[in-house]
Amino acid sequence: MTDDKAMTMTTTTTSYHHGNLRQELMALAEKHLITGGIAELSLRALAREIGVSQTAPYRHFKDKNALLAALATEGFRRFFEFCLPSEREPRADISLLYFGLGYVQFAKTHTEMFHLMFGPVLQPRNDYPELFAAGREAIYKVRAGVERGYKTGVLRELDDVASMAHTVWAAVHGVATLMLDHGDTYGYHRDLDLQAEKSLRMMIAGLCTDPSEISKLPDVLTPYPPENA
Amino acid sequence: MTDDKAMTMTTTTTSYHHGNLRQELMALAEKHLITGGIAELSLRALAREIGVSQTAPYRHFKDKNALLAALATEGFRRFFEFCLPSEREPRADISLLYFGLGYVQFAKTHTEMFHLMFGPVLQPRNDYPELFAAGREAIYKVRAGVERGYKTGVLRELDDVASMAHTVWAAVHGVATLMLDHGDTYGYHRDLDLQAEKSLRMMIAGLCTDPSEISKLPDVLTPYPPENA
DNA sequence: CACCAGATATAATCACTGTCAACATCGCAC
DNA sequence: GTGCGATGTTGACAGTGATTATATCTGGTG
Repeated sequence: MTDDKAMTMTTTTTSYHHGNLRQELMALAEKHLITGGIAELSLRALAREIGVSQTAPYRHFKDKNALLAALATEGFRRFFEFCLPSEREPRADISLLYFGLGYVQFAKTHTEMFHLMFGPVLQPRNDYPELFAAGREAIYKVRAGVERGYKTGVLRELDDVASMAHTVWAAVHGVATLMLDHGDTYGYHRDLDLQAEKSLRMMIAGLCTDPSEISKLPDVLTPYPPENA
Repeated sequence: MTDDKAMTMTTTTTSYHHGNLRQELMALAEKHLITGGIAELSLRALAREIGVSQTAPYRHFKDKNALLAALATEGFRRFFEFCLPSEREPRADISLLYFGLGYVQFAKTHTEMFHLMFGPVLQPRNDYPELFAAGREAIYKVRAGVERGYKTGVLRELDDVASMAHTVWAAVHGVATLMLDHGDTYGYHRDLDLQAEKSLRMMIAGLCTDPSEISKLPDVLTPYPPENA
């Protein structure tokens, strides 16, 4: 263990100082988040599994919530990447629909992360500036989409951009959270994915100047863009 | 302490058997829920405060979640009472709007209870049959409203009743949860109550055959009915 | 009236958790 | 080289949910 210090390898050196603990904590925490949910995520368990003392994490995170906040912030980064392609769609109304589909898809494939990012665990947001900023970035993205819709005349100008953006976000957010938190209330008799898509279409079409544009799309939509660039 | 046994009084008798522990637990739990949130609710603290041993609650609730589930079920009862008046509105479209307003108002005034009822804490719902039933009852109420809207021709028949009901619920639920969980993302610069109302109006109007009916209503709506019967 | 079964509460304990204060070790800049 | 700041450790405190075995009370039965 002479000079393998700054190398970003996953092999754990047995030196006193771990050297890469923060990142390893985050990585393992996400793994635990996925498998066991927020509730079952324990700092001590992480430390134990990594092989450091139970208080070592506190050198890198003020407390448990700070770790969760860092995790959620990273989650937003991926979320944006996930939903970004929808912005490439030329029509602003359809772009918003694809954004919604991405949003729902993200919620479904990253359930626990979604709860962490959008749920009431980390509150007030002001306590976590980076997380707060990430949330605001999400708003701005929707606003940009709405603005584009106004300028191109495909969205009905029912209110100012900010209000309309809030409405769009609420619609999308409602579909996603309802699917996660009340999916089993429907008893799995319905195809929730399809239902989510239908609900998104109905609501967004209701805000468009020409709703028929949205019904023109195929019945089951794939993420945008389909595959290639 | 001879014969004050079955009386439903709040005075705590110092007998070995408390006699009314279950109800007192629920009542105190709700108080703690309101003040400290779900996370800070502890069975031991409840027992301590009531003056019984820390394992006494387990005679009445299998575990902590069972208590929370009972609490949430009771919450649904109140929720229905809270939103029921909206059903008296003659026009089905406006009735749905008022339902949404009640929903949001309930979320705002019973924040923690709302999180418990609609959030991801108690899952899967199948584990709590009464809670599950309460959730389904909520669906049925929305469906009834949509059906009425179809029959009276005020709602656009964009899809079958069940799908449309899901869409309406998603819209309303989105507005409510966004307000609770992301209210401070907006930095309190906006009047969230007014914004919620606007969003509800936009979305529900978009599902109506005659959206103008909803814009006819005054700008700031009071719960339905205003006061008298 | 005696008595027992079942409901209810207790005591003692286990296995966890987050967090803090005091101490140990390491590496880098001076 | 040395010392200081960053990093990791030890040990402990206070709190939690939950289980097991035990104690106490109550109401109905003979």
